[in-house]
Amino acid sequence: MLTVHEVSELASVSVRTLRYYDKIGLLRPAMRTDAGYRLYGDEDLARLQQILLFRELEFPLKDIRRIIDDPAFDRTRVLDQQIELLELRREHIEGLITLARDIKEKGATTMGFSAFDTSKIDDYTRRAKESWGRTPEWEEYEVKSAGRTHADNKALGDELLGLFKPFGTMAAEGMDPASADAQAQARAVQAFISEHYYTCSDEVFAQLGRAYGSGGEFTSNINAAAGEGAAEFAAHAIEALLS
Amino acid sequence: MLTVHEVSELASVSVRTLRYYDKIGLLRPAMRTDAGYRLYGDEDLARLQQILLFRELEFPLKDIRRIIDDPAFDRTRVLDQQIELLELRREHIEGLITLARDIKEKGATTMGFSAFDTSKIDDYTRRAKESWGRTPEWEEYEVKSAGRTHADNKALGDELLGLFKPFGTMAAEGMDPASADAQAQARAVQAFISEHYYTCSDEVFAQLGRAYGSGGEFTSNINAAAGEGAAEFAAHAIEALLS
DNA sequence: CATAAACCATGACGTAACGTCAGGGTCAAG
DNA sequence: CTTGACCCTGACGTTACGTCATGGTTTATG
Repeated sequence: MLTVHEVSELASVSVRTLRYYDKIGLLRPAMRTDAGYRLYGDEDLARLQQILLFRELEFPLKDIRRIIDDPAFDRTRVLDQQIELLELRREHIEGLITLARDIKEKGATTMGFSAFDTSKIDDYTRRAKESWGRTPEWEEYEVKSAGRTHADNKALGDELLGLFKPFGTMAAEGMDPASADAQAQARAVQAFISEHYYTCSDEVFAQLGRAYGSGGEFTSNINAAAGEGAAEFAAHAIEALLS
Repeated sequence: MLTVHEVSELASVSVRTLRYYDKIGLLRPAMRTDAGYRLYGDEDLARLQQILLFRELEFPLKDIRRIIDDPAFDRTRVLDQQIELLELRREHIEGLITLARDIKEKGATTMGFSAFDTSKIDDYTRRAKESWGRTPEWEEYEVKSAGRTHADNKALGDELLGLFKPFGTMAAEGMDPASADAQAQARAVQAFISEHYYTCSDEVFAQLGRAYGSGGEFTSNINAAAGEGAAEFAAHAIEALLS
């Protein structure tokens, strides 16, 4: 069990970065002390290694999370593609070195911009991401959201958030999350997601429910729109519904 | 003469990036058409090449500007150090590749974090920047600003901006930038800079004056604090003073 | 010659991945 | 029991652009 500072030194990342990764749910420490100090275990370090490899390849943190949290995450295959990408990057650097040498000897040349072209790397990156993103839910989401505008998406999101308001009032009134009303509302949410986003099976919904109550982005968004405690209440209702 | 789009395609940078580089004064196109369209010449392309090389090395744009606008800019020496840095980067990537291979074969290892250590690169980068920044003005600035707090610097900046207010009123009243009052005020600014920042020779001051009137950051900051037209008026006054 | 398609401009707002205080607990050592 | 080295959570700042919104310009085409 290592503290933030220790991990920071070991892995050459800033303490702020570790706190940030915790906040966005990319790397949560295995446990906390009574005082709230973060303590990282071996698993966390392994995960951090994966994260840093992706970061070197300039993957956005959101994508990194999606990839390594994917249930279909295949470590060896991902590593193979990471190696491939690293090799492409090495070639890119080598191109830049020869360019710099050329400029030094022959002066700047108008034709010497091809070394800055990253389309090969970008292509491979895109294909790799696609190959990792091909889960059925993702496919479906792509299809359903294909024809939507920015405004459509916002309206849909607002509508979904609206479905949480009853949870907010129920929470304020101290109702039971296992009550029929709460259960019905939970089913409504599940149906809405299935209709507009992707087929929301009980299993997927259960996982989603846990995310609602976990104190992350979901929690704060929902509570901002539907009142304090709405997200946690919803999480409990969903748990009760599916167990 | 190439348009933004053409340069964008040639050099694999976005049009937005070119507009941004123009705005911050990093890469201003050689000319504009009557309609205001940017037109880039050969010099601009050579400069862009330099910029992109630095960008690959993750230099902040401000530093890039400082380096290539430095009167003591030595192209060959800079290229040598860029090549050195690129080679360090290649080694770094190679370290990551062997790490990824190791993980693939033997699983994640706690000791496998040294590949993420960039201190060698950082050290070399720091030394290179120092070697480029060692102009007399810079040294002096370092010394004079050594003991200042954040608040001190803000106060000083405000005071300097205050010296531009007379220019603002003069501009509003349609006065002549070559008048004695304007000249005196310009000398006051020069003296203030010499005292609190760095010895502001006539030559340096002339260059600074041009920057005031060039429509960049200087211009907008001054005009915001001292009234519309103050910066341009100051630029003319300085020009008149020194010619 | 008009009109659509493709390009250009500025301005304003948004974003990612942190850096950097500010304000305040914790804990081992002397 | 205090001091210095850590830790915490906000909250605001920064860099290097992406992304509209809104509107002028140029050129290929019917």
